[in-house]
Amino acid sequence: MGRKRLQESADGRPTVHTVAARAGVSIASASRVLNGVGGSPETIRKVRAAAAEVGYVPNAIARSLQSQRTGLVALAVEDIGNPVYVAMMRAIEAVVASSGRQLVVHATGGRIDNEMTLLRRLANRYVDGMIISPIRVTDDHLGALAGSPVPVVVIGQLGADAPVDNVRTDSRRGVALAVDHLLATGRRRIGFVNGPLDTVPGAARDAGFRAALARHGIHLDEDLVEVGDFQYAAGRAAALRLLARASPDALVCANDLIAVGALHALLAAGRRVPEDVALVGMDDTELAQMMFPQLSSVSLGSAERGRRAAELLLQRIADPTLPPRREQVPPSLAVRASSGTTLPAARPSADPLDGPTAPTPTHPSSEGVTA
Amino acid sequence: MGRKRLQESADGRPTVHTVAARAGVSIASASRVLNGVGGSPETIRKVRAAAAEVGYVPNAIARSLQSQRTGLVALAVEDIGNPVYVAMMRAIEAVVASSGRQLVVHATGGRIDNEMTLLRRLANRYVDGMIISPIRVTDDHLGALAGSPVPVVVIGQLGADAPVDNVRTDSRRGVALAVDHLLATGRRRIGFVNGPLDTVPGAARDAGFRAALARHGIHLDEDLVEVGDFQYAAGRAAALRLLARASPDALVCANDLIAVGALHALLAAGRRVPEDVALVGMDDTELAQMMFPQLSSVSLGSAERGRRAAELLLQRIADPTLPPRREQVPPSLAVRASSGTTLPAARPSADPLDGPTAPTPTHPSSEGVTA
DNA sequence: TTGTAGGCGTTATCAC
DNA sequence: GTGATAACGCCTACAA
Repeated sequence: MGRKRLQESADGRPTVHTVAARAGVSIASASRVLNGVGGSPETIRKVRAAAAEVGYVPNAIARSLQSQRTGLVALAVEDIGNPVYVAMMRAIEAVVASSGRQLVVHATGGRIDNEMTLLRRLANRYVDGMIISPIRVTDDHLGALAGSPVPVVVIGQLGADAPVDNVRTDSRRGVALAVDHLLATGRRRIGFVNGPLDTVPGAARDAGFRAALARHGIHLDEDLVEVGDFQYAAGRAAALRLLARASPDALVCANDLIAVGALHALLAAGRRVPEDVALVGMDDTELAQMMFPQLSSVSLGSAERGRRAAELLLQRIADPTLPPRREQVPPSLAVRASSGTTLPAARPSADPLDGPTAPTPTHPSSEGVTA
Repeated sequence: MGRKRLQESADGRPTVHTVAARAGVSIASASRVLNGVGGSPETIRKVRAAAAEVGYVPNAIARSLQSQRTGLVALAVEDIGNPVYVAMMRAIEAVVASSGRQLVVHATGGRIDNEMTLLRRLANRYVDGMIISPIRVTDDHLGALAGSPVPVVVIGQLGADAPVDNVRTDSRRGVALAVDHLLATGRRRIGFVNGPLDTVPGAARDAGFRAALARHGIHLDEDLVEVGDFQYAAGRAAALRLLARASPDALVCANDLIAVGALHALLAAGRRVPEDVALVGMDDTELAQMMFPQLSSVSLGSAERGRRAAELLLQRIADPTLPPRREQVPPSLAVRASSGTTLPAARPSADPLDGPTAPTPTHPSSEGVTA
């Protein structure tokens, strides 16, 4: 049953009751003053004084129970070590914080069961909403997303008719940008180091690569294609395998982590970049510009996608009856030193090798593995 | 006053009342069964069935109000883009998750006011505890830390008598390891690229550098010392400034981000690494091994510090009366290609310069900017 | 303006 | 084992 109502909380800290008693008013009055609604000048003075004296701080949990909102927003991504997600996270954080909320970050490791667990946990209302960027999507996913009791926004490709707020890019076109650029600068044997084909981005990029070559009437030598996962080590290993059996004059990598791994493999193998092999990554993360030579990379607008996803989420939290929306962020290519040379005859004149040329990305930051 | 108690929550979702009514038992019985304590076989069956039928999921907030704990733990670091914090975060996450809790990550930007705000917000009980890794410490800080209403563990150097759980390393000794190594391999003009001197790690590393040289009786040419902040761009710029006015044969950098920036500057300036200039970073993050050449780096045990901090925090949450504890994680040096050559006459015989020599770090992963 | 009295959804205590 | 019922700390109709 519990003791009769005391004036302080279980752990001895002041509550509205403490303040009210000290100020000699009812808890209702105290609460009103504390929330800045109503109260006579005298009451306000007394309550404020009392609150200050006892060091009153409202209990967020009790407030949440009453208001039915926690002020927390969740973000679920595969790998917080991937700079592309750091960029996304920062953009989301900025929007979320401006609404007075906080971000809870989850790393799923790309595992569907982890994501399903998170989705299920949403039902207990520990957050007001969630942004999730799955790299694999199943029917279970779609079911859980559509039936979620709290607002969810998905960053990444989703079935065309999924009734879920969704922000995507077109990574197929992104790969095409890279291929077109390399062909335009004289490369002919373009290799591709991809992530797993059973992931949404992996499949899309594979399709994009093949379509781009086909569009140019170029036959694809399968020896020039390698698959690993979206990590540095896998990219390095995959590039080594590829180099062992083929002689590419350019490499497109499915994300920057892979590209950095490939760069390491190339340099360790004594290949010059870009003279011998040009290199283009994807996501245009901070990492790309840290390398030497700096990496050309396809921006998939990860920061922008994060920003928009956060905005969609906040809107839906404010009005859950909104119809599902879908937004698309176009890819763009940042050309840097790793591919900044035209093969046959280099023309360094009007085309400084350092710094982006082509459609300069709006943000100097990073981009996504998604889509 | 509000409507009489209904059977479902405000937003139409099932509550214990819904389940109880459906099962034809009291909410007390329903709650008991739901929590797996007590209940006759028949009652258990009915309640479980009812819960399943209506899709009951307990409300985390209500539960928190009752239990006085949120199941959330906060981590406040300067910059989530720094791989050292990613490593720390992962280690902390693992421990925290194993206790059934979740991690809320805050980026403070190293700004004291942000940290103070977080510390103050702790009073409203939105998390059960917090791990903070401040790079600047003020008296206000210490006051807030000591007087915190919820458990706090600090990663990083703190005044010797601060009554706060604390996990630290010895970055002074860490710098000494780097300097000793470089001197042992024949380097004589060792430069130092540091972070801000008004930060705890910045000050400690500066002192460590000077002390190490002094110990070897070497006069420090101030032209060989540069300061920026703990970021890539600053490191690159600082290294460029340093190169413009001095000719180091080795560079020690206060963290890996700076070291990567310095590497870029060196290579862009046409210096060979390690032949012309050896390079050693600090924190031993993933980044160090991604570079070409791979970077030697002083491990400050960031993952280990994170793990220990999390354990201390969980212990204190379980028993707030524990006396303040202090733990120390020793630094170690991982020697890699960027410093793996003895200058005057290479002697690969009994002292293999490639691959980690010194105390090999247990984890292949990353480490900290702190201390 | 002010105070009274629920109620947010849960758990726990206490009698039966 | 079970069922009322009182909290957890806060907010807010409603009545005064």
